Amino acid sequence: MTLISTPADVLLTPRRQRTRDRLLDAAYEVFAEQGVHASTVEEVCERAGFTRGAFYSNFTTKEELFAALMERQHSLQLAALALKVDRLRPRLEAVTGPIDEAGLGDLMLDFFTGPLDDRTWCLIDHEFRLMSLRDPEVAGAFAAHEEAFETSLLAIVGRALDLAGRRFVLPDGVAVRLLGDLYQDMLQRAIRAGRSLHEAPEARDTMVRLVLVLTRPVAAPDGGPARRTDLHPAATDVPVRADATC
Amino acid sequence: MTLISTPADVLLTPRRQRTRDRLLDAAYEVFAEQGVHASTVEEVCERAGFTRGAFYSNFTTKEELFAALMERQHSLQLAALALKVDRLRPRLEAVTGPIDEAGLGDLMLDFFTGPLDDRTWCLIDHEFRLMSLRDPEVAGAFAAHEEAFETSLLAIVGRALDLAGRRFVLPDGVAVRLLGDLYQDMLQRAIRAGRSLHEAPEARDTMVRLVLVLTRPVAAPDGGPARRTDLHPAATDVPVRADATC
DNA sequence: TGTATCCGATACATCAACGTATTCGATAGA
DNA sequence: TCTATCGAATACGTTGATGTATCGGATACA
Repeated sequence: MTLISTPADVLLTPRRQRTRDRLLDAAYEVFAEQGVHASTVEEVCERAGFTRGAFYSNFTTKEELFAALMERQHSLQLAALALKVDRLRPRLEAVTGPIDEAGLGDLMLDFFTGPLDDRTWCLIDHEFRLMSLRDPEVAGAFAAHEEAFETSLLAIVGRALDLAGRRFVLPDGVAVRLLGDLYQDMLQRAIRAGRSLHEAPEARDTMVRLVLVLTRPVAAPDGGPARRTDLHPAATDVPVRADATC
Repeated sequence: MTLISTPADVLLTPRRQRTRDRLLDAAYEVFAEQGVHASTVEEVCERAGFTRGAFYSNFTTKEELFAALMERQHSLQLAALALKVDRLRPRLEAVTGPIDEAGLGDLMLDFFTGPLDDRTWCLIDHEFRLMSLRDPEVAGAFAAHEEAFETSLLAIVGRALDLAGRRFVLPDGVAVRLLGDLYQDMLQRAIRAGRSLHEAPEARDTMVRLVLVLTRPVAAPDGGPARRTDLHPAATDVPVRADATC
């Protein structure tokens, strides 16, 4: 499978761009519902409101469509994560109270939650992972995105932990992976059970407990007890630590 | 998809049983290589040394073949795990020295390692998980096996930990899941990198570190230090860290 | 308003996998 | 040894997805 992208989505007439986008939207749904292999070009086109003619004048194969789709979704995911960081920064920097564990759990779940519907994304991502186990080229694309995502994630998780006065007791990469693995695990269980992960309050608790187990309080520079920060503005006034973890 | 098994593999003439087995063996390979959907009944038969006629007189659909395959593999997996328990019991009960961390890591990796080739099994299992996210019936079969496996695993891991004088700091089910998730994660990375997980020494170390983080020493009943057991009879007497967790 | 170009629709030829109906051969039992 | 039955092979019809070659209409520009 070729996962090399078309040079850019630029240089396309608006009409063409719109057609491509609608095909990608449809592919996102159809691929998630039926799996890439079981999906047919015809059904994607139908869903998008086109015939196969439109498809073949925009893509050459179903695999190329899938590659374009993954690139788009990965970009969206990274953009969404960056947006979270921006939105979170003032909140993180403003608060000074003790850490609120429920808030930390929500935060962690939020970090791993994608910009789109969880279930749909999980299905597509799972299939992408599967392909990456068979095809070295896909493995490369997978690893590239995984690394980009992990880097971004590490930055924001690190900042949150820092403000919470905690530090990972395992290498950062390993710890973040474990959190991600737990998220995936819980998400898949929820999907199998036909529920949404965010309806399950125990998911947040489990996430918090893992965060606590994977971290330890950072000793304050003056030798006193570690400072604690609240992620919820309504807390007490114990000050925030200033140094960065990770 | 129907995952209800044929009542039993009993009541089959030896000839029939043999062709079924050969078809299942072939399916195991072909499905892993190409994915279930991309695989064709013809190719499975070819690989097994039969024509499609043999297939259709033993199975009705490719899905039924897959269901039978998963049942067989799950049985093998559970049997292999039980065998490990039996093999390990005398070793676990005989030793009294301090726990050897490297041995613990090997043990944990061994627990999660299936009876067959890691890579092949990982591919099949991954696809089975994917199906379980779409089809409630598959989800049921998946959950059933997962529960059986987790129960067996918990028993043996619990015993090993007990002899090591340690106890999970999270609910057992969650802790075992985390270990499994980490194993899966590392295995998939190894496959993508084209290596075997067991060539990677850091995998063992990472596993040990997670075990240590997820557990704490159990205080001995008499108030003395926790009982320490060595899983390697020939190991040294270097004591174990007692303060691994948060 | 006329015309050229772009892009999606249509129609068709091809192919691969499927499932069934039937045949053929081997094996077991009389 | 003969025969009946079981199980795999063979052959054929059907279906559905694919890709291409061509057509038609909308849009932009003179």
